[in-house]
Amino acid sequence: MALAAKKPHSSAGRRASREARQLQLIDATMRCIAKKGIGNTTLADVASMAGLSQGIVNLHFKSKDNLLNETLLHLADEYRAQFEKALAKSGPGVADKLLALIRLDLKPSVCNPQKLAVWFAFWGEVKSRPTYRRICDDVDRHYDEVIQGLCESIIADGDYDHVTAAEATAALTAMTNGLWLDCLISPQTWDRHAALDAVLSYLKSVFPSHFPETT
Amino acid sequence: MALAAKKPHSSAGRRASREARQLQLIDATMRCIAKKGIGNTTLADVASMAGLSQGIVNLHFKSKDNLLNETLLHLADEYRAQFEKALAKSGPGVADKLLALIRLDLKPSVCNPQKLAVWFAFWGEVKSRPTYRRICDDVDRHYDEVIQGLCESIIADGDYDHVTAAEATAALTAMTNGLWLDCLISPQTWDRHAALDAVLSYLKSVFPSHFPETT
DNA sequence: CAGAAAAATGAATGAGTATTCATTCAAAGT
DNA sequence: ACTTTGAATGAATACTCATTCATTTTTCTG
Repeated sequence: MALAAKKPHSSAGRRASREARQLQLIDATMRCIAKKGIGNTTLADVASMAGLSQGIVNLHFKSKDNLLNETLLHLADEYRAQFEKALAKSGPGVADKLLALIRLDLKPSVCNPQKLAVWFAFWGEVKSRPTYRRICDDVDRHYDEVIQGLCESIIADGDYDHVTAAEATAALTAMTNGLWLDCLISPQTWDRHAALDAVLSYLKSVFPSHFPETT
Repeated sequence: MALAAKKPHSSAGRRASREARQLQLIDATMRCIAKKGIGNTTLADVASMAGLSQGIVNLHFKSKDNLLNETLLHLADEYRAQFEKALAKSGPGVADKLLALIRLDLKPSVCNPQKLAVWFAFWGEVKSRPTYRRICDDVDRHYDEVIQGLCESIIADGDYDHVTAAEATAALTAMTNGLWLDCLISPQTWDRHAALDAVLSYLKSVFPSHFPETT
């Protein structure tokens, strides 16, 4: 009976490091939010999703509010990390970098109904929760700064004069966010390639020499 | 004392028609959702926001779930009505119509933090509530059909061959939805004109002869 | 291995909330 | 004026859920 005893609960075993346990709980929280909505997610749901007991969330996070804050923070950090990684791994050109960031936003690891449901759940409460707004605002601001920097380089480089960097940035960030909504609302009919093509149609049109027809 | 007796409660007086009362409650619901988030809105909040008593919501809507469904339905119907009106009142040209619809999406009556908070609140629960998804899907589908029809006409009319109607439609609908997110998250810095310019920069770029520089 | 420390449990608590319903009240009909 | 009608009230009910904490279990340390 003692041989290779299976852990009674989840894969994490009874004793996990504090950090691992918290990640496990945050992950369970996101799954619950996607499944039941943020308003109907209870601490009992989260604990049960994590395969742990009632009081576990308050033990590790002190309160439900705090758990939700940390969950959003984790989501934002995770996105930020993927963002930096995509930039680092992209080709050297400015257009390469811009394309890499847009591809990232449409990648399954970022753009899937489960994860988007969590983002939208928090966005829906931004107006009533200053903490959520601050976190979302930070992510957005950073995103905008980087994209705008890239657009400025591209515009300077290509002598484009029909569009400003601010306009292109607003259009691009809006487009990716809007495509997320489509993916969330109509996951069955949503088409990842068509979404990318839509953004590319914009890029080819405004920055023709950086994004030639033959993509 | 009897002269022009002020109604004890809200502007609607004690006896209002069933429909008026329901509208009043739906309006109160949207205000509560914007103020406290959908998850923290209680029936007592709604009743108090409407200036009525505890049991009033269940009297008129039978349940909280039903109230929320009807609220989303009302929001969708209201949007649809403004959509048709904008189409009807626009100039005769296809480009006029397209522009009118985009202007509508950025108009204060549609695009303000209060109303957007309500839309996002429901979007955040789309994944867990099939009814919400159905309603949002219907709105989106209709929007897409109309926009795509307009884009097809414009493309045929202008002999554009660098973009398909599907791409342009996806880009445009995504853009307006994405601009809404910016307006919700950063209402202080958000700029209505800049948002419109961003969309126009796209239109001028892909459909140059229909949307000339001098707009 | 004994004892201490840390982690986890899960039953109990109590605050909050949706829902019900007996009663009150204003208007319309007779 | 009297009665009827049904909208509206708000106190009472039943239930859910975040939070607490005494107890148990596991790991660590000397």
